[in-house]
Amino acid sequence: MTKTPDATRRSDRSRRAILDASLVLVGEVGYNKLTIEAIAARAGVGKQTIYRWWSSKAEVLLDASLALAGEAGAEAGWTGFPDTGDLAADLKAVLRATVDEFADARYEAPVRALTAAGATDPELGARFTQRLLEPQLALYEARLRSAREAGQLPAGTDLRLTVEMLVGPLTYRWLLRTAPLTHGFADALVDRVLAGVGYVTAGRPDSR
Amino acid sequence: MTKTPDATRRSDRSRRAILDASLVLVGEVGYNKLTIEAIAARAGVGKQTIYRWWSSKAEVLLDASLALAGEAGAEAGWTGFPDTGDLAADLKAVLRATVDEFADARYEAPVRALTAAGATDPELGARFTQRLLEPQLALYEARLRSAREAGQLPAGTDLRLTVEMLVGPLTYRWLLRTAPLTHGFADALVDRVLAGVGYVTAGRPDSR
Amino acid sequence: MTKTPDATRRSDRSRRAILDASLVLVGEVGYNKLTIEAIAARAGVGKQTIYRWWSSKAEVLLDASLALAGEAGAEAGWTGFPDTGDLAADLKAVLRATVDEFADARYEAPVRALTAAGATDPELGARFTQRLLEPQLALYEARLRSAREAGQLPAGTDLRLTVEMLVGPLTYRWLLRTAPLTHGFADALVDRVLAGVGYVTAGRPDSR
Amino acid sequence: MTKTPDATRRSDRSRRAILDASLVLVGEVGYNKLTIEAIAARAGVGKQTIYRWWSSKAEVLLDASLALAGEAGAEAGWTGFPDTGDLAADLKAVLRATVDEFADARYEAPVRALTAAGATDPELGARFTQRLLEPQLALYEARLRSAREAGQLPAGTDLRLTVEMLVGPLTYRWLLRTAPLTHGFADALVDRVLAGVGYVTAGRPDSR
DNA sequence: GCGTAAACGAGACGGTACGTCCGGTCTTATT
DNA sequence: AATAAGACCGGACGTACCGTCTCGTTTACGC
Repeated sequence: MTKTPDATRRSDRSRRAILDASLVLVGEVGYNKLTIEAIAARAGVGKQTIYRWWSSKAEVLLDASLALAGEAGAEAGWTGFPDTGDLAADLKAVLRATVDEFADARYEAPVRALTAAGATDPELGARFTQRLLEPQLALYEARLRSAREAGQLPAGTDLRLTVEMLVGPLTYRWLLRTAPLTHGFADALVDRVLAGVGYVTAGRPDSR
Repeated sequence: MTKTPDATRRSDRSRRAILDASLVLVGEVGYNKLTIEAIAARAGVGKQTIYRWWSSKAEVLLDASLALAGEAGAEAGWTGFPDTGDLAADLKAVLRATVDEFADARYEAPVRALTAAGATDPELGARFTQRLLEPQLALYEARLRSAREAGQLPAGTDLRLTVEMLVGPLTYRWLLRTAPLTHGFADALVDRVLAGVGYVTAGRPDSR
Repeated sequence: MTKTPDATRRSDRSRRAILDASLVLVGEVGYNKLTIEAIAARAGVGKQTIYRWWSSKAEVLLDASLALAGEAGAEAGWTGFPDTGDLAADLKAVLRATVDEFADARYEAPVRALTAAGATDPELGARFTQRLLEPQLALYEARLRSAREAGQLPAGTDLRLTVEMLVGPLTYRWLLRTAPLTHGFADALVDRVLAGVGYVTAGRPDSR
Repeated sequence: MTKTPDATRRSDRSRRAILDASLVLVGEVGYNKLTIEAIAARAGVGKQTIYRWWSSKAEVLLDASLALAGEAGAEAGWTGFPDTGDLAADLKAVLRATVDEFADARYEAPVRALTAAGATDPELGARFTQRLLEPQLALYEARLRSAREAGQLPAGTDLRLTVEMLVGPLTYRWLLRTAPLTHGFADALVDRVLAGVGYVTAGRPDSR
């Protein structure tokens, strides 16, 4: 029987300090050289306090990233996926923002680290996907569904496939650094994907 | 001054033993628990023999994967990217083969490990991309170029973008395990991408 | 200012449970592996309740041993050092009893632990000596004084030295395990010590 | 199967550094606060190098004390137990020297620590007794045997008992600090013990 | 007999050291 | 000169306890 700690007694001060320290450190030294000892030292916390609530540095970083994403969304006044009626424009806006986010060192290090660690550790990967990735993919899917219901996409469009055609190449370039990530790349990608999927602009047939 | 060892005196027996051991072990215990000590012990080799010729376990695994890819290509009678004239069919064949490869445990472990490690370590990532990834992407690009020259693709088609639209979503699903990798997924992907890019079947206009 | 707890409100139930638990545990795992946490757990007591009343596990054990010695004396109907008029017989009886006590596992573990801890920690040693040891030595000394006053020992006999000549070798064997502790050893020791000190049997000159 | 290290490859430099550091540290902070980590740090050595060759800090200290005893004996020009023919004088000389040794801080700390640790840990105690203590007791016993053969002690004298009557009270006072250790104490002890054992001065009857 | 302050059980916390594992370097003897 | 073997220094691992510090919950006095 593993004794489970009492979450109601948890020190929020320590929790925040740990998450903050892990984000700072992963940026400073990188994921591979990130150690629990260093996090504990930087956070002014005993190691056991980390081990009590997380099972590995990856889990710490996952929570830290979630908190970061939450804060970031809030401070950016993020109110959900844009829906101006112009699907192409909306997707481009979001993908451009994603490109920018990927270029922001604050997000870069932890998210890249988690993606890599999740690729290697299936269990962690599942948690990463479920908690950080899927919620975002769901937003794309919802926007596409709305477009499909508005008749801008063929009724039979595979929404999931479409989402991954948008997100996949972007992530691929970012993760593997095969080529520079630019707004132009995002725009071109959206155009090609929508063309491939049979996108029809707002009520009028595609006259392009 | 770092003394560079004399490569002509290198023990090929040890080299092979190390590469083999690293592949076996990465399959058995995973990349994170793979240690140089264990590789040396399994290969019946001194640790220094590994450090003399490689700088990290990732480099060992990269060489091992290259050797593996070479052997595999040879034994499969791989003679280059297929070019039957039917671009869609050729791409589907290759992507289906890639799906199968990703499902093969022998390749799975080392390639996944290298991809993850490369994502985290830019220098390693560059070597990984250059030596293992780019050569494959170049084959795709060549096949697309041949189609473009045959008039099956518009003259202005961005070949690189097209390649990444094919490979990106596939890799994305594999790496992040967001959904099962199937032949059907490969086929649908090829269809959408070619549609988006303005593919015209063998000289005749697209009558779809 | 260290706030001193109110002894009148002390829970006797907890106090006994702690002392009992410490004796049980020191017998089970030995002094070195005895921990305050384990005592608290075994006693069903908060750690703070131990720290409130004692400053270290040694102090707990010292109190526990004192309580044990008190109970043991009471239940053995111990009414003080025997004085039959025959000094040699009285000393042999007491030393034999001490040999038996040293062989009793109940006393063995805590007393040995305290002796060792006291040897290493002067402050604890002083308390141990004063509270547990000296009272016993005083009994020996009193008995010898009574013999000296009865003319059985020369007037100038150094009582303290004599006591330590009796108790020293016994403790030495017990503590260092250089040889087995037997009743015969106790008897021979008493005979040699009394001979060395010029013991005269009951008023008559020594006719040995 | 515990892999046993190859003693022929052992670094003597590290070995000495560890023993020296342990002696210095036990003097500085005492046995209870002596840690393997501190020894390693002070000796400029990896912890593993200590664990490779010793199983505990007590074992390190035992080896250190043996080395110290060896050096000390050598530098003091110690050529064995004195045998001037006058047993009482010889014993007094040795016991006085022991009193001085017990007062010397260099020996005090490690030997006291080992005695205490050995009292608590039977296995360690056996090694301590066998390697450090017994050899010294054997010297006493040999000197007494020589006296017995010279007719200065009764034929039936229990040599072992006699040795422990000499060493026991001395050790008792030192370890438990019941009274100050002085040369006078040593002299008186020798006198009483020899009297009790029937010592006869060199050919002449005891006319004291 | 009721309110309140202290002792209490529980256990989270910042720390220290444990004993182990492995990284990367160095040494020795072998091939 | 490269190798198998493995000792070495260093440092992070995850665990066990330390002694302190809240938390509610009894408990027993003083009003």
